[in-house]
Amino acid sequence: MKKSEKTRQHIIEKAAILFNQKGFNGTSMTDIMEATGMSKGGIYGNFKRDGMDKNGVKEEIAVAAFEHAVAKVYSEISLRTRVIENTIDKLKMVVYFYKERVLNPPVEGGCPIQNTSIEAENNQLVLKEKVQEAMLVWHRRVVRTVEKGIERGEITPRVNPEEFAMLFIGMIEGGIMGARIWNSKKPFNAMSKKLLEMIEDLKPKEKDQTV
Amino acid sequence: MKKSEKTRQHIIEKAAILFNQKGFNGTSMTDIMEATGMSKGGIYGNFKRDGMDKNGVKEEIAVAAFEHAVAKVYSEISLRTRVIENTIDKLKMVVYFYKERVLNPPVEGGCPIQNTSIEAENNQLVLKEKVQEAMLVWHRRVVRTVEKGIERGEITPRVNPEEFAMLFIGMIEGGIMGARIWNSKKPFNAMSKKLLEMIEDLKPKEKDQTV
DNA sequence: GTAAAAAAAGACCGATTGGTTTATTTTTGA
DNA sequence: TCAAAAATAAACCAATCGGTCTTTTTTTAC
Repeated sequence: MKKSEKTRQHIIEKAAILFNQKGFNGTSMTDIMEATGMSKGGIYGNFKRDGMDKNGVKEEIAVAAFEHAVAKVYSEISLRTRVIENTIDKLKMVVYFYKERVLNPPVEGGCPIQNTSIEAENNQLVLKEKVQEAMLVWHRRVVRTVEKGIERGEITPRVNPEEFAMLFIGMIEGGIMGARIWNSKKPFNAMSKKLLEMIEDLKPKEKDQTV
Repeated sequence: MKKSEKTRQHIIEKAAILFNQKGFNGTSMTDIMEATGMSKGGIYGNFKRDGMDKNGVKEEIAVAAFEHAVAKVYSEISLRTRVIENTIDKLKMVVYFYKERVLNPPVEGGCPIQNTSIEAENNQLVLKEKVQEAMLVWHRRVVRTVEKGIERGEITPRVNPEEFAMLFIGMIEGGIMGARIWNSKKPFNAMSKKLLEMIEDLKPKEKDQTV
C-alpha cells in the first residue's frame, strides 16, 4: 500500500510541469501518459479510487499538480528565508530568490499561481479557488513577516502590512511576467531594484525610534 | 467587396472576447460560430482566402483577435491621455485609467497581453511573437513619454526612461493580476498608490533645475 | 509460497476537435 | 436586370479528446 502513493506522486510531479507549461486545456491525458510512461488505466486507477469526485480525473490531477507546484516554490523560498532572523533581510532574500530564478523557476513554466490564475479565471472553478487560496497564503505570510518586523522594531510602524504585501507580491508577479515575455531578466531587475529600495525604506527612521 | 470586410471584423471582435476569456485552447470554432451567429463555412471562407497561411484558420483568427484587442485597449487609453500636455499628468492618467477599469476592462477578460502571454509562451509561437511586439510597443510609448518629459524639463534627467517604463508596465500588470485573482480593486489600488508616488517623484528637484 | 487484492495495460467508447467540401444563397458590377 | 463572383450553410471528415472497462500483471499480507 505504499507503491500507490509513490506512483501517484510521480504522476503529480510530471503533470505539474505539463500543466504549468501548457495549461489545463493545453495538456491532454495522452501528454500525461507520455510524461509518466504510464498507461491510461494506470493513471486513472490512481486517482478515481479515493476522492471519487465527479470533477473528472483530469481536473483532480490538475488541482493536485497545482498544489504540488505551489508547495515546491514555497519550500524552496522557505529554505532560503527560514534561516534569516532579521525581517528586512528576510524580505530581501525573497527578492533575491526570484531574481535568480525568474528564467529558471523551481517548476518549469514559471510561477504556477500566475500561469494557473489566468486560464482558470473563466474556466476551471475549482482551480480558481485553489489559486485564490495560494495567493491568500502567500499574502498572509508577507503580512506576518512585516508585522513581526514591526514588533521587533526592525520595521517602521508607519507601514501598512497588508498594503505592503500586495505591493510586494504584485511587483514580483509583474516582474516575472515582463521577464518571461521579453525572455530577459531586465524587466525583473528593474522591478527588484525598486523593491529592494522599498524594503530598505521599511527600516524605522529616527523619529519612529523615539516613539 | 465591402461586406466581407465587415463580417470579418465582426468575427474578430466576437472572437477577441472569447480568446481573451477562455484562451486559445479553451476556445473552439464552435464557440466562435455561436458567438458570431455564423456557420462554419461562413467563418472559414472569410479567413482562408487572403492570407492563405498554413497556420490554421483558428490561429489566424486568434492573432487578428489579439491585435484587435490590444488596439482597442490602446485606443481607449490614448483617448484619455492624448489631450494631456504635461507628461507627469499623462502618466498619471494611464494609472487612473487602469484603476477605473481593472474589473471592467475594455475587452472582457482583462489585459490581452497578460492573458495571451502565458498560454502562448509554450504553445503558440505566432501569438507569442505578437505578444512580444505589443509589449515592445507599449514600452516604447512609455519611454518616449518620459524622454519627452525630460526634454521639456517636466521630468528629472536623473531617471532612466527604459527602466522606469519596465517598472511602470510591470507594476500595472502585477496590479491587474492581483485584482483579478482577488476579484477586488484592493491589490491594484495598493499598486497605483505607489505608482502615483513614483510618478510624482519624477518631477525635477531643485538641484536638477539649476543644472 | 501462495492466494487475495491492488495496480497497470490497452482495447474501446461516444463526443468533440479543427478543418474540408459541395450545394445554395447573396452580393456585386455592368 | 441579370449573370458572374463572392459569401454562407450544412453535411461530412479523420483525429483527438476525456473517460470506461475488461484483462493481465504485480504487490501485498499471511
